[in-house]
Amino acid sequence: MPKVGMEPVRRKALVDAAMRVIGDHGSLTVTMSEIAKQAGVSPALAHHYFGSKEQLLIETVRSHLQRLRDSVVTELGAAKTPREKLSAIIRVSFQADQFAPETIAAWLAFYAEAQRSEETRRFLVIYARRLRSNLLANLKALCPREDAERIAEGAAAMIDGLYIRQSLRSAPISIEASIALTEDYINALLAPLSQKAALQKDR
Amino acid sequence: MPKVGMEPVRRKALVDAAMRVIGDHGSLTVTMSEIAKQAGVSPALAHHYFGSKEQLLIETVRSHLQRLRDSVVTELGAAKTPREKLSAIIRVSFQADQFAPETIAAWLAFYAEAQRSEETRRFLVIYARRLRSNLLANLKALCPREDAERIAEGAAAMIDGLYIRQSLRSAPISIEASIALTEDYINALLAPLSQKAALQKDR
DNA sequence: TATTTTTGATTGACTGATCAATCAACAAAA
DNA sequence: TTTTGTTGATTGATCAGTCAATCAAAAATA
Repeated sequence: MPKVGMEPVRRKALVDAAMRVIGDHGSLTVTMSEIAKQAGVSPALAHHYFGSKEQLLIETVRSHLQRLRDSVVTELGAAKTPREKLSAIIRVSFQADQFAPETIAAWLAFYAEAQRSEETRRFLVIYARRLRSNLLANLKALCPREDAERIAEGAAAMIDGLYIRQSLRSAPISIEASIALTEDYINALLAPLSQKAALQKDR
Repeated sequence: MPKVGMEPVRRKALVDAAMRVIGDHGSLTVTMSEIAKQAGVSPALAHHYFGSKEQLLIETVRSHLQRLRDSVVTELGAAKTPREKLSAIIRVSFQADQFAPETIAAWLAFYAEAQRSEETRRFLVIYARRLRSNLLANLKALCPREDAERIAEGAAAMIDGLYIRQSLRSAPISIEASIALTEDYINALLAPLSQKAALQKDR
């Protein structure tokens, strides 16, 4: 029942299918056939709309990061103080759907792919920068710039590290525990600084 | 010039070659031909000694983790106090050869592979557990068990996270900065605990 | 010591399977 | 009749894995 205006529908179906298949498979060595089958179309159609497998995968990363970004924007809007915004960023990073094993597996596969695909790498770099700069902007409201930079770097690393450790599925850490570990890190590094600031004021 | 007793020599050459090729390529989708060529033998010989590509890759992970383990044992032996031992563990994790882009790329590829290969996953789980338990053992000498567990988890995540962020090669962090971030984390989380312990003693 | 036999090392050539990509053809809507 | 959506069939390339054959050292035998 071919109708007109199917292109956006098919593109979305294929990108979503790719995400699912990659997540299940835990790797980018999935076939166009598998993806197309999951999307309910023929492999030829996938090529028709995306031109190549590589391009489909790139669009898949892009869409995934876009969704993540939307979540962050929403949550940041709801948060009032800088400290609340920091918590919002952390919360989104460990959102249930983000932290699901298949999502983590896909995430990891994309990181590996970034070693070869310049375009995939570019998207991940943008994500990494955004995470860092979101953290940094709010930390700067709470402590001196240099400290903020250090803490942002550390927090970003901790978030990514909790992901990669999760991917092994030995001793899985709960969402709450992951959030707690990251919050602890920020609190522990901010504590002595605000103490110092208070002393400074007292003088 | 075929001589007897070549087996161990060839096995080592192939495993080393695999590590190099994977690192350069940034992915496990390397051909047996490439690996064999790098090792200076025919592809058929690689199959002769390892039976399959999968097995060669598994041996490669194994050998890599073995080397890392040896470094840790050596450094731990040289360190005296628990705090020094913690620093030794961190130092080894960011050793120059471990932190080289190709090594990190290979590392990442193995993590991705672990999603599919149960045996690869097993090795990485062993590594993760070892890192955690090395940290934990020494932290327990410095703070209560529950705190030690939290801190060990966080430090391990931070180390792995610094690796994965390094893999993107945007804003690379130096070895020293990586060590400093991890040390800072441990210091910041231990500080309030030893303070509390001191107060406890005073009472 | 001279010879034959066995054994381990090694490869070139081949096979079979997989898969991305192409294309010609058809169906329905405009 | 043109345009858009769709697919089955096919192609060409890539690769893991196999195999039979070769070669030289070592061991056994004469």
